[in-house]
Amino acid sequence: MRISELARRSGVPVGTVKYYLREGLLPAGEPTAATQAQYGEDHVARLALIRALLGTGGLSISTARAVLAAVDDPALSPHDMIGAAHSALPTMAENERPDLSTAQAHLRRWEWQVHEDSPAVSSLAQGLLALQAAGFDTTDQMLDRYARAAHELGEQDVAEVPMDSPAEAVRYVVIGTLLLEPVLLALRRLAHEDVSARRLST
Amino acid sequence: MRISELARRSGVPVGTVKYYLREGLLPAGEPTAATQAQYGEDHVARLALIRALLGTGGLSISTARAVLAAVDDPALSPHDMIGAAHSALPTMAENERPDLSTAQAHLRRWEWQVHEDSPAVSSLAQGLLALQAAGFDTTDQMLDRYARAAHELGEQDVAEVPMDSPAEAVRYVVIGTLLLEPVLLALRRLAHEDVSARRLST
DNA sequence: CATTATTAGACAGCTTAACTTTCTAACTAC
DNA sequence: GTAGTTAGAAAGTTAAGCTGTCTAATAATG
Repeated sequence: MRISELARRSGVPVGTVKYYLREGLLPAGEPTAATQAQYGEDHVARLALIRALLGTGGLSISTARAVLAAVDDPALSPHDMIGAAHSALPTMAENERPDLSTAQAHLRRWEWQVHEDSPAVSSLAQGLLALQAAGFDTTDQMLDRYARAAHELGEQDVAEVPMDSPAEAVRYVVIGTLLLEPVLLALRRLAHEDVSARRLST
Repeated sequence: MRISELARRSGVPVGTVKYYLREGLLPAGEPTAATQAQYGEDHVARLALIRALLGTGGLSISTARAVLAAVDDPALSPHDMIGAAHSALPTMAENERPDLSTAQAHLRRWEWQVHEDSPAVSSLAQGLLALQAAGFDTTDQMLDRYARAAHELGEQDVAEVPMDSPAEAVRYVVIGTLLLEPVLLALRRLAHEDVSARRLST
């Protein structure tokens, strides 16, 4: 199909499709002449993924480019894949250098085997710092609850990664990690509502 | 203190402090003359909260204004407070009107008592839609896991809300809901890392 | 074959958000 | 009295994510 049909099928304006091509998010079509190219079903699917990452996933263009590059990359070992996927994932601005010691102390307490300089450690540190700055006291007990819940989810998540195809595994990890996040947050808010409603009615 | 000291103490540039005053995020100081005003410790604390909401919380100025208005509001019943806090919380763009039926079916399955038109239902629906659009099949079993984890967290969260002071309760709910979200996501990613590392080493 | 529509690629322009700078008239501190 | 500070308003800045315009080439149609 040509670009106008691709745009129609995907619901993305032609100008925006061209923009994604320029930005390297969408692979170029098969050129048939100097001013013509053919696009396929994979382009339609890729556009849906791009919109999901940019919209629901909340990624910037440059982060999405990195994530998609990881998805496209035929990766190495399963563990390396998860690492590569995670390091392509968005985190906070790098110029921020929060104090990692508190976060690392918690991780040691839980005996989690993670790299000390993993980007998620910085995210955790920054999150804890923001809570503190906002005057919200976090007890170890509360963080332990969150860590336990997160670890249970993570265990099942990893168990469900399809290990047969490396490419499929990376795709699963990247999309599952990123796009399940808004779902988890929405569920937590709905759970708050439910618990609060039950307390009121009893 | 005067504005330059407030700026120094909070680490926020004077121009930005003025901007937050203009935008109604920071209450005005006590005016001592036509071109002079006094600020106090509460202004320093408020600035820290504003930066946490805008930075780590990822809120826009206008959403932060709504959230802070909820924090300032001496609210009603505990349940209403949680509702008010949640409706002030950021969600997706309102112009999007995703199909809520799938999300509502899940909520009925879990027998959660939530408003059908709660903003979090739209977020959930949109999240599920994004997963589907990205070609990630979500099983009921997987969503049940996430729902159970979210509900356990939510139960404990609500139990810890200080019910003595309404103002303090709203503040706790708003900040706790918003600023624990990045912490939860960071923990989930670290759990992925840990689980993956353990699988590799055994 | 002639006419009309479409396209790739380059580039400039637009819109919004979050600041940041500049300005003026008033103050304050020494 | 003189140098520095401030409130408030308004204009300017920067970055992200598109969106519109243009040109030469190609395709579709009668």
